[in-house]
Amino acid sequence: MRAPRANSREKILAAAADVAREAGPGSLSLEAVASRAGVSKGGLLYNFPTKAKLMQGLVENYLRDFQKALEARTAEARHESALSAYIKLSADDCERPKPSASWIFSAIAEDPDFLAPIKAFKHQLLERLKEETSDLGSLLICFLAIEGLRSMNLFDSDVLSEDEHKLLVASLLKIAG
Amino acid sequence: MRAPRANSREKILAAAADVAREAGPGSLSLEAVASRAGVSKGGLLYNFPTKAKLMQGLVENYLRDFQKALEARTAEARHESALSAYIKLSADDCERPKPSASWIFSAIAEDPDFLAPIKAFKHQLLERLKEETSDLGSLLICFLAIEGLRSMNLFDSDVLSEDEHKLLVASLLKIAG
DNA sequence: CTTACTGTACCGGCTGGACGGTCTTGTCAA
DNA sequence: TTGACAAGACCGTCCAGCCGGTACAGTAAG
Repeated sequence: MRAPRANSREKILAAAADVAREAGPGSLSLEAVASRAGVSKGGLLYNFPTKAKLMQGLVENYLRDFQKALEARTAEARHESALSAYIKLSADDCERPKPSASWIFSAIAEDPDFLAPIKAFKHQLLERLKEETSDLGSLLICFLAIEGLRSMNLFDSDVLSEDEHKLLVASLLKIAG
Repeated sequence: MRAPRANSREKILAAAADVAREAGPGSLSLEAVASRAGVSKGGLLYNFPTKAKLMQGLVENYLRDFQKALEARTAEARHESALSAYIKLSADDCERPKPSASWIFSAIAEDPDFLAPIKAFKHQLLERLKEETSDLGSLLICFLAIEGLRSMNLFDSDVLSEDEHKLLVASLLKIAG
């Protein structure tokens, strides 16, 4: 009665994100993830020989998806700036009230250095956006405001109403030009 | 060799913040905090009968300090808006590269609900700022950009250079009017 | 075709250690 | 005497990582 489809890796990664979101970042144990993924602990450890490797996999997966989504957005609308695409992507990401990435807190608790790739990615993204604009001040405001939006979503903070969210996005797009 | 008359409570709170910052949020154990505070475990548990109470104390302390600082800023410069005061306060808070509040991650791992008072505070602050301005769009941008700045500081992300930081603050103050 | 061998993917019990919380005993100042 | 701790042994629980299996796929000799 072995599972025919092998790709346990992705199932495990998804399960880890689910557990962190639903049971809280403090409850992300290997057993919980394995159980959620329909895999034994041994099977989990086979795919990710250590918890740190699992966290690393989570980060890499996240970054890969993010980059893919960003490329798709910028490609599908050539007439607008990359900054606008980034704003819209982030607005969509943050619209639904899914923290969706609270596993990040588990990773930080494990070791803050796990965020290094994310920081590097953000830095690289900002550099790329800088090349496209002449108004650095406006770019920084937009970039940081999006960062704020993402952090609110991450912390599951619904400080903004839906109308305010839309107004914010519209205002940002106006500034971005 | 007892401490003469030092309020252990504050020492413990400060020690907890220190441990989380230096050893990482995942290493914030009662023993580590007690040792750092120069207090025995028994003494710690006398002041904070449970780890949850300690986290709660951390949050309350943080909020109290924040409100005090904000009131001081707004009071000392009556001719400028509360939003400007908030921007300047946050800029100063985030300038020095001190995460200073990574204990927040420990609190989240313990129980995400510990952030509820912080969310309420933020919401209340935004409401107060809304009453002062006519341009809601600009306010939201400033508020979120500051949130972004604070999250960068929290995650110990130095994506922005010092010059960019200054430019951002100047641009925000211009928008804030 | 069959037997024997090899590697892959996974199972699940176990252990050693860390941690939160309790409890007891002691100390010293007011 | 009491209140505010110090000191730390102890307990129960949780959890990461380890290890000895197991099921199956391929493969290749006989």
